[in-house]
Parts: sequence; structure tokens; C-alpha cells
Amino acid sequence: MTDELNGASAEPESMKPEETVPIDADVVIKDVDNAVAGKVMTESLPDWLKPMEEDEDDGGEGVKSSERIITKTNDDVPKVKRRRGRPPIARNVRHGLTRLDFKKGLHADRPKTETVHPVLGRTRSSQISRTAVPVPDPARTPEVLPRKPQSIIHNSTSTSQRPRLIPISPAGGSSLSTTPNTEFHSPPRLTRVSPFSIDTSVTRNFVHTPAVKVGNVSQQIVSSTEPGKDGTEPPLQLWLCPSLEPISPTKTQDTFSDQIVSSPNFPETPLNGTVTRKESLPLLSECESCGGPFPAQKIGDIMCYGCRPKSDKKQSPPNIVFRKVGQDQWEVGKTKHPRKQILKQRPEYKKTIKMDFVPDGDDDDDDDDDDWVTKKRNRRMCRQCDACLREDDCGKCDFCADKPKFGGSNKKKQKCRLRQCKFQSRLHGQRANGMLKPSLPQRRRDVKPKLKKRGRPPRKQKFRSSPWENDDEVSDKDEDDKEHLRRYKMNGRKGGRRKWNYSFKEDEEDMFIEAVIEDDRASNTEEDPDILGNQRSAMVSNEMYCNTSGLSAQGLYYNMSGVPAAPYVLGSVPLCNSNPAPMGEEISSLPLGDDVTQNGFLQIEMVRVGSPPSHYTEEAQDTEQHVSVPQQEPTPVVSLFTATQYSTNQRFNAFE
DNA sequence: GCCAACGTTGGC
DNA sequence: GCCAACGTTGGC
Repeated sequence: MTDELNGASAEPESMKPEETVPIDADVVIKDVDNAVAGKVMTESLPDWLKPMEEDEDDGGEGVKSSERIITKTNDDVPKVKRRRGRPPIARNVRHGLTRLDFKKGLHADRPKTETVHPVLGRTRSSQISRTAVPVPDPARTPEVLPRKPQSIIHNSTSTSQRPRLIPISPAGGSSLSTTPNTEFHSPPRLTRVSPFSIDTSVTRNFVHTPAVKVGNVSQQIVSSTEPGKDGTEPPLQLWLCPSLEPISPTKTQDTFSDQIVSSPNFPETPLNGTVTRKESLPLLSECESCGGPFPAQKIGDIMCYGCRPKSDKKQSPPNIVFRKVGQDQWEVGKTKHPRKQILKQRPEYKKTIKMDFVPDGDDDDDDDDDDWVTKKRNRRMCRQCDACLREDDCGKCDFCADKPKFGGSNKKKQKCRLRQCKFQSRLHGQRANGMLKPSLPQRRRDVKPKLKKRGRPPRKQKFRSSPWENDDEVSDKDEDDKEHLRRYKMNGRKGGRRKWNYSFKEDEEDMFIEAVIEDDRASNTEEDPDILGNQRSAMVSNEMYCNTSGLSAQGLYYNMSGVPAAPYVLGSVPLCNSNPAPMGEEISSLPLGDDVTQNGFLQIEMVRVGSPPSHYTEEAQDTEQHVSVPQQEPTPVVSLFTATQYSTNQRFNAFE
């Protein structure tokens, strides 16, 4: 403790010399440099220094003998501390910070004067002169400076304060005289200032003595000179490294300090023969971004918490990241709607953010991100489906009809049905409607979607395809419609015949597609939007969509956009395809591997075995994963191909 | 559980 | 302040 105190005291004392210097004629300037320095000092002695003088004026004593200083410091410790504690810091803060050049570690005001210690005969920064004495001498240091790392630190600090001293120290100190004042820039005071940022005790220590420490270390370490002395060394090194930079004018010391301290990153570079930086981990390092000091928690840390990307700050659960497939998608058409314009204007931005964010799958986990609020709004849009890309309202659907611009009363306040995201919209249940409905007209009219066969049960046709399709119908949902809608619901639970449903599930890390066949007859394939959509940004390509709507579609192709993007998430996932389909319903589940997503899309093919298109079935067969449903459900056999398989097949890449 | 209605929010 | 539309509520 005493040592520490001494060290601490040393600093303040160091101050004395400077202050006293101008006052006392005693101080002798030997070198020209010194002379200059002396001048400077006399001329512009920073105000903040003055008070110190007064306090310490004890006389020029301090100046006179270093030893004395030391002893004094020991004795006076408490006293010294007091001084330091308040005023100096405040002063420093005020003056020092503004004037401090962090990079160089120089204080603008501070003259870099070197004073020659009368006794020692060394030139030093005035401040240093006293304190320096003890430290610099390697021989003494061990003696004087004891034992604890902290004490060491302090000592070092004293030394450090005079960066030059350090270098000197090994030699015995005279060398310092040669060195110009430059080093002194980092006055002990300054170091004090720095502490703000530093919380850790360790850091504190460092803070106090940054410069000195560095210096010492540098020599010690670099030169590898004094390990022995340094029995304390390890600690020294610790502080040396990073902490110093930010705080003290490491730069001032740069000349030599650079080697050691310089790299903020300082990952594990082994210091010469000494300790690895790694070892010294709680270090202060310089933030690459803001330049401020921060305690590095781990080796890779190069930025302070504030500057750190969120991802680093908080590890978000594995997410599926969607990449923008093509700019086209985003840029398609002009938007009439401001919102859309927004989206288009900054698609990437939103997209990435959102997508990253999406993952947890719970709609209501709002707490995650700060950005959540902003994201929230877009949460219902995948931005990739045709619905999301659609620019204009149909004007026919119920929601459109409800809009004031279409003469509605705005009771519903919902987006045009056709613009309801197929995957993210909460209207999924309805959305099924939406999905079907939009397609319905096509069915009726142009039934020929590419791959599909129409399979819709006649009844459905009966139903008004979509209320909104015809204005007449828009407003009225009759029972029929409702029924109709219900059938289309995802699960088909309510009414309808469920053909087969597939859904996406996500584990912590994995994503699976599950297909369930419930009822054959209905050839309709329906997506479970809820499942799908929910935060899972899987999307079905438009074509696919058509297909789905097409009842007896030979094959369903799904493009899972974005899946690829998160290799880290998906990549590790093993395929589960092999899972035997449970008797009946669950045909298969397959995790999506990144393999699948070569182009950025995950393609999944679902084939009905019953009426398989030749090629599809074949492929399916090729793939191991092809699963046939037991005869209980004769017609419906669904095979799922994993994306990987497809990718291997590459047949489907065409979609992309 | 569905859905109409509406409060509210975010962007402009 | 307007508009779009999201999220919630309550009736059914």
C-alpha cells in the first residue's frame, strides 16, 4: 500500500518541480532545450499547475532532492492524495482534456520543458524530475519500488510519467537528458484525467501511470531487460499494453511505446519474451471507431461497447438472413404509396435489418431490438412476394373498399388484400383467402398457370372467389364466402378438406419443412401462411404460388428466399429428411441446408405422387428423401425434396 | 378461433 | 395533420 501511495504521491510531487521551477531559480536549465523548456514553463505555466505549486511549495525542496521526494512521498502520502483527489482532476479535466492531444498524449499547454534535476543532473520534464528520479533508476526502482504490482505500477507510473525516464532508467538516467521534453507531454495529471473511461481497478492503476508504465514496460519488455526486476513485470505488462494508449499520451511516448502499446487490438501478439497480451486481458484498448479507451473483454475487441455493432453487443439468436435477390424486386415499378416508396428506396436497409431481426418467430417478442419499433411496421411484409411487391391497391377487395380513397369508411383499415404479404401477413388465416382469392380469378379466368392443373374442388368455384374481386361481392361476405374461406385456411381445420399442408418450423437452429397430408381429395394445396409466414421469411415464388393454387399441381416449387443468407445458421444443420414419415400425416421434414440456397433461394419441390409429372417423380425417386405416404391416403403422396437435393439436381435452379 | 372495428403508430 | 396500416379488442 505504501508503495502505491508513494507512487501516487510521486505524481503530485512530480508536479512540484514544474511548478516550482519557474518560481525557483534553483532549477537549473542545462540544455538549450532545457533552457527553452524552462522558458516555456516560466512563460506559460498552465494555471492548473499553479495551485499545485502553492500547495507543494514546501519549498524547492522537492525539486532539490529526488530522494527526498521519495521519502517525502512516503510520508506525505495522505497529504498528497488529498491534493490530487479533487482539484487536480477537475483541473485536468477542464483544461487538460480540452488541451490534451490524445493521440500524441501531449498536453497542449504543457510545456515540454525538461528541467535538470539539480541533484540528479538529469534533464527531465519538470514534473518528472522529482518523481522520475526514483523510478528511472532501475536499480532503485526495485528497491524503492516494491513489490506489488500496483506498487510497481505506481512506481512505474512515476517513471512512466516521464516517459523518457523510462528509457533512461535502464541506462541510469543520464540518457534522458538527451531526450527532449517530448515525452513529458504526458504528465501524470493527464493520466489522471483519463481514468474516466476506465472502471476496472486494473485499468485504474494503469490509468494513473500510463505513460510511465508504458515506458517502463517498453524497456522492460522490449528490451527484455529487466524481467528480474520486474518480478513485478507481468503486471506491468498488463497495464502497459492497451490501457495506456487511450489514457495517457501514449503517443507521446510513441516513439518507443508504439511497439508495445500501439496496437489497440493487440491480440495475442506476444510481447518480447514476456507475457502475451492475451494473458493480460483486462486491458484498455483504444476503440477503433471512436478512439476512446475501453476495457477489452476479449482479444478480438477492437471497439468500445458503444461503437460495437449490435450484433456483437447482443448475440441474437440464429436468424435467417435474407438477401436481396435482385434489385429488380425492389425496384419494380413505381409506387403510388409513400410507404412503398420508402421500402423501395431503402430496400436493403430495411430488409437486412428486419430479416436479421425476425428470427425469434414469436410475433410478440418485441423486446428484442431497439429497432424493433421501426421494424414492427414492416413486420408483416416479406417484401419479396408478389403481394409485397405489388404497388397498387386493387380497389376491389373489401379492404380497398373500406378505404376512404375508394369511398369506404375506413373501418377496417387494412391493406389491400392483394397486397397482404403472403407470408408475413397476420391475415394469413384470411390470407389464405387472400392467397387463394387473388389466384381465384385466375383460376376462373385463366386457369392455366404454368404447371398446374386445376384442382380446385368445384365447390370452391362456386364460392365467390374473392369478395373483393367484384365490387358487388366485396362488401358482402356471405356465408358461402366464409365457408369458402375457411376451407382455405391453412390447416383446413375448419372446413375444408385438407389436402396437405406444409409448414415451416424452426428449431433453435434449424428450419424444417413439414408436410402433412390430411385429405387427398382436395387437391388444393394450401400454404400455411401462419406457419410459413410467421417471421420465417420463407417465400413462395409467384409461380409457385400459382401452382399451389393450381390444385393438382404436379409439383410445387418453393423458393425459400433468404435462407441461404444465413449460412451460419443453416449451414450446420443436418438434413433430417431421412425421418420416416409418421404414418399418415407427416410426410417428411427437412431441414434446410445452406447448400440448398446456392442462389439465394431455397427451392423445395413438393410433388404429389398420385399424379406426378414424370420428371419430378423421377427426381423424387432419385432423392432418398422421397417419401411415400402409406396407402391409407392413397392419392396423396407427397415427396419432399430437400433443397439440397434440388440443388444437386439443379434442375430447379432455373427458377432463380 | 374468427374477424370487424378501432386505437394507435410511423412516415410524410 | 394526413394517410396507411398494424396490433388489439371484443363480439360472435
